[in-house]
Amino acid sequence: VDDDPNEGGRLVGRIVETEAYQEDDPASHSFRGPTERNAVMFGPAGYVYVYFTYGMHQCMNVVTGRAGEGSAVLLRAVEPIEGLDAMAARRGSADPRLLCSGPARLAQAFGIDRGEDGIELSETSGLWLTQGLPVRDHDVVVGTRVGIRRGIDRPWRFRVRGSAYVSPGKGAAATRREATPDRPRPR
DNA sequence: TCCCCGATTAACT
DNA sequence: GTTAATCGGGGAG
Repeated sequence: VDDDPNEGGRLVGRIVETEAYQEDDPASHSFRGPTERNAVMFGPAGYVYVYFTYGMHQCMNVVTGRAGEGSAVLLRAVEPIEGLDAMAARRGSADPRLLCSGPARLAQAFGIDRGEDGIELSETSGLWLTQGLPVRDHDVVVGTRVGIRRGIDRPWRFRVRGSAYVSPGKGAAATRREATPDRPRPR
């Protein structure tokens, strides 16, 4: 990363919320076929698709399908594990819950922008995934996606039950509430 | 070329 | 709960 307040140190986070997008999906950037922007989505799995939106935000996806397929997983929230100071410097906030709890937030915290679009996930590239703490199926909360206007019915949003680091979109409060089932549900 | 709007966030009331 | 910020993508003409 060019601008590196961590001076070469590692940034580590645990993915706690994702959304899936595929070609046959009106909400997906790949829905209308390949373009210059979404080209990476149509490449092989294991690469990073970064897009720019709302005139100011970057969001990071992991390409998942075969070459030519146009599918990816949006990283919506991460629990910061290592390099919190560097993340805070980029984010302009010290609250750990505000560092990576949202797709644009985590991209900013990790210093990821369109410059990282198309890189491969590997230790060589400096950006990679490893297996982390196991999450039981029971602790994966499945819901509908947020922030989109089409294809809203598809239950393709996945988050870790009870995590305090999920994004503030619809259902975030509910996810946190799942951690404390004692409290009665407000109506 | 024009024009609308978005896989969002933060700062408001 | 509402809305400004801010600009590139891509469909329409």
